[in-house]
Amino acid sequence: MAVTSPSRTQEERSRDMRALLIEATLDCLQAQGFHGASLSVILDRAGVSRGAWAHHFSSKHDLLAAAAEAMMAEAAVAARAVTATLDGEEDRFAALIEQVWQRFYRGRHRDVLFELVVACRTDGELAQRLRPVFIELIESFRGAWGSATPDASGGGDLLTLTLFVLRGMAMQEMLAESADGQAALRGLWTGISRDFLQSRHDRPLRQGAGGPLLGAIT
Amino acid sequence: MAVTSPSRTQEERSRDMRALLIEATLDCLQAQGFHGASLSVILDRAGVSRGAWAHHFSSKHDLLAAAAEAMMAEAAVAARAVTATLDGEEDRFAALIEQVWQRFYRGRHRDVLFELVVACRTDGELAQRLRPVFIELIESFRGAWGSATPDASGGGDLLTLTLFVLRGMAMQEMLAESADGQAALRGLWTGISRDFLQSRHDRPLRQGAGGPLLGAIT
DNA sequence: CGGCATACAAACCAATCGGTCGGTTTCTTT
DNA sequence: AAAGAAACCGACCGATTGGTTTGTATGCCG
Repeated sequence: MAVTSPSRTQEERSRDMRALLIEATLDCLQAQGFHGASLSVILDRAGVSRGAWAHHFSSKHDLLAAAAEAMMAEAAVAARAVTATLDGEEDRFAALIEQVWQRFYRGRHRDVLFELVVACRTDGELAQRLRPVFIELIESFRGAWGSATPDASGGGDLLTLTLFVLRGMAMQEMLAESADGQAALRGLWTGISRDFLQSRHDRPLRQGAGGPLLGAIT
Repeated sequence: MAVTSPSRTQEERSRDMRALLIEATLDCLQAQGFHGASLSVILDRAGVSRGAWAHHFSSKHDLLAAAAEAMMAEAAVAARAVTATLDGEEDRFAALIEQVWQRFYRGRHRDVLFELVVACRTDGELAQRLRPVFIELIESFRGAWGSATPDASGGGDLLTLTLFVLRGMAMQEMLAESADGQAALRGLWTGISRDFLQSRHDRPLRQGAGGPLLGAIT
């Protein structure tokens, strides 16, 4: 018999353990919130010891930040994939909004995202570390939006407004889930924004909306 | 000389102490966030002892809930006062949105509100206790909205959408304050929504927006 | 095979958490 | 004035926090 072949490489073990801890962290953030996601709870859920965590992360803060980065990075990938799914849709505009809603403003991603945003407000260090991934996700949205609304002009602001609406809608659902999941209001918004895009060519808007606009974050 | 007259009545002292603790709690929620607002920090800011807190509140949870209720109740009063300030405004619609933004989606109220909403997600007890005050504030908004958009039909959904936009906008500002405080995008939204209200009489919306709509919360 | 670094476990630690308790001051009541 | 209740203080408590350390098993490499 040959030398005992390692069942799993060290690199594999390391990678898997990190992923396991990160996943448990995200689950805890959803289930218990930021203040309830203590190290003990996270490790208990992951089913590993304190030493495992200490070996792979320098602090609890580090674990949280890594988990946040992982979730956001994965989200950015998914956001870029959305564009492809729009092919064949008769109403690319409505389909895009619906997809973004379903994937990014519901479930664990939404729950954890809100925890993170609120945490970032009082934790400059975390905010600074997460800024790149926030921006990356938004840029991915912008790309998908551009492919769904071919006419170049003015779409940027409308995307920002759309994300505002989805966020406010998500906040609403967090407090009290509605029966239809706010589908009716999303339909209303889709109609309003499309009408606006349509009529925008002909007549100017009553109230000026000039001025520099900064990109939305998440 | 008469018997030593008390400088302050017991009822006064009690009321003031409660208010002092509540105020300190709200300040801490803004400055340190939910997870950072420990009892020690709050009491230190208020400048009172642990015993004072214990005498007036049954638990930390109780203090937090009381502080939240106080802030929301005060906000509801302010929301009802907004209607009056609209008199004399040439553009009541835009003025209302601006007032709501300035008073309820900026500063301490916004910061604490987001902390509370996120906390409520994982704290059913708190959520249940705060639900009435959330609803009360929204109802106050609805009253003001009705007075700014006299034509009865359909305004309700548009108010909800407007609150969604303001929330999403507030979330944006929490992460990264913009130079103009999102004034341009508010202007854009004001124009879009007014156009929609205007054109709503003539032609129907492309995509149906029927179905029962639940009232927005906060 | 053997020396070694990595991966992980579990006991341990000081600090802080929310909460309690005996004691003192301040108002109220008779 | 005296007795009693309410307001308030500050020391104290057990539980839990994030973090460390010591020990062991396992994959890596000469």
